[in-house]
Amino acid sequence: MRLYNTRTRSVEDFVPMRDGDVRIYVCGLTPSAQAHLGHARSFLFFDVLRRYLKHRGYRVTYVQNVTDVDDRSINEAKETGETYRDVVIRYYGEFKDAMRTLGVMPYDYEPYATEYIAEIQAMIAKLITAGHAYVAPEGIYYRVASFARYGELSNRNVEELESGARIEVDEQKEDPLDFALWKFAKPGEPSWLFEPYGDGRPGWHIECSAMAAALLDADGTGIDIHGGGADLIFPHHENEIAQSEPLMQRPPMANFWVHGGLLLFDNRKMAKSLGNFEPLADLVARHDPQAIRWLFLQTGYRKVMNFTEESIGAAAQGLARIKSAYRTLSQASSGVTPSSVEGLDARMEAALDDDMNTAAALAALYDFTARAASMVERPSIASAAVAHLRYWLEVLGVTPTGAWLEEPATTLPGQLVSNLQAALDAAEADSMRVAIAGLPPHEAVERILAARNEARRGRDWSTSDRLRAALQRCGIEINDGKDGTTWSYVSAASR
RNA sequence: GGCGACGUAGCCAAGUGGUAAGGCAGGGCUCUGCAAAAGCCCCAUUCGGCAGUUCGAAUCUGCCCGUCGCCUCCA
Repeated sequence: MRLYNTRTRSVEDFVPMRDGDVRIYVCGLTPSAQAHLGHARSFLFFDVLRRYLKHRGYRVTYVQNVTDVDDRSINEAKETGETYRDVVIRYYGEFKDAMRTLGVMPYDYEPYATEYIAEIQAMIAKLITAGHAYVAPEGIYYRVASFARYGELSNRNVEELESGARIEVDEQKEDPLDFALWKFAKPGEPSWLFEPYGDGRPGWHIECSAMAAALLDADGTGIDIHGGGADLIFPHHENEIAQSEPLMQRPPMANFWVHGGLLLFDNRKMAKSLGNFEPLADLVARHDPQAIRWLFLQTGYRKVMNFTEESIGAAAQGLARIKSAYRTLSQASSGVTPSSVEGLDARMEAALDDDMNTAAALAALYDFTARAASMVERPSIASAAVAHLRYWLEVLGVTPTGAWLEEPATTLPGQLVSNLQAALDAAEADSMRVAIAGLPPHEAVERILAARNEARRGRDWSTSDRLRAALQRCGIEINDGKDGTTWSYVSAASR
């Protein structure tokens, strides 16, 4: 397959360094605030990448870290009166719940920075010895001038960076570009012993260098893929390279640097500092998680994408078509599974081999399901079709569930009966209001439908339509079919 | 100021030299008491603008316009 490599700024053939094994390190969350959809987009992409690499037959080892001690979580804790650890546990717990709901596979390793203090310190000591770091009054800093290739990943040159007005001048640093590897303890802040330099905590960046090496690159010859959001290219990944590569046997730190495009909201980057986002947990609760995934699959992973509420509705509609075809094919299936279905596998692989072109992959699925109706005639073909469809949906992480085989949602809210009574009031059907009082929601719906069908049999269309309107006001969509009337509940969120 | 991405139908979006995928919305049809759902069909002579290269350009080059990102914390 081919994959875009930020390091070379080109699409290259992806070949694992070790035969059959792919090692991936993705920079995870710094849980200092609620996660948002932008985080989800990034991690959802890497989830699909993992799944596809597995389809391709590789054994994938996936590491996604948690930067659990950092200025941000410490500051948040000061504001809320918690410990930084409380803050991390709370926000990271919410994040993991959302990831699970979105169908992200468990990570092989999920290292916390504070569990790797020893490795971090060992790395800092080596950097000092090698002349890449120095001790200053408030901390230990990385000497950017000591690393000639600084700026290569992000295509920046040091002079331009230094002339930039945005760099804070700090007297204790040799150079404004130098960054903290270790921050000496201040009162009230978490700290760890570090002889002989002084107690303190790690700076941002060093934890990833240390953990990536500890978990995936013990011999210092590099890993296959290092990833994250595009906003991490500079300075985070640039700094990781500067920290890691001077100590390695054989750079580069990562063969492929892979970055996901950022998510915009209102055409501005989704970020806590801009205040323009809805917490991920809320969005996941309000929408079908599979529709959220589908939405991201529609757009190239490297492209900047603008999120709108409408776009997720459109994605849900599209996914509903796939679900419908899946249901149709499943019902027609003979139970035996022939080996292949023309074209689908080849088209999916061609799309995903091409730098994970998920949008083209979805087009292949739509074209394929458009032929479902004609495949229904042949049960064995339908069996193969549904098996292959299911397989590819799983590769994309949109795994068909039992619910796909049922008519749309039948879980009813508890207050439905009183809603119905209010709606019926508007329909001037007093007797019915009394009749459904105290009934469980399902039975209440059935009771009203029975009355409606009686009216229909008597060709009393106005009563029939009034009852239908009352049901619709409460989210009950009905469908008069040849074999009687079916109904489903459409939740307020998706209506 | 430096670096970079993007601009394709009403909306989203694939496509980076060979004559515009796909989705949503919209329209038509089938079904239906009417609807809804579902299925089928239709829906860009044209790719921000202007020049240029080429037998041929959405795709390459130049200039211009617009939007966004990174350069500070950021997925």
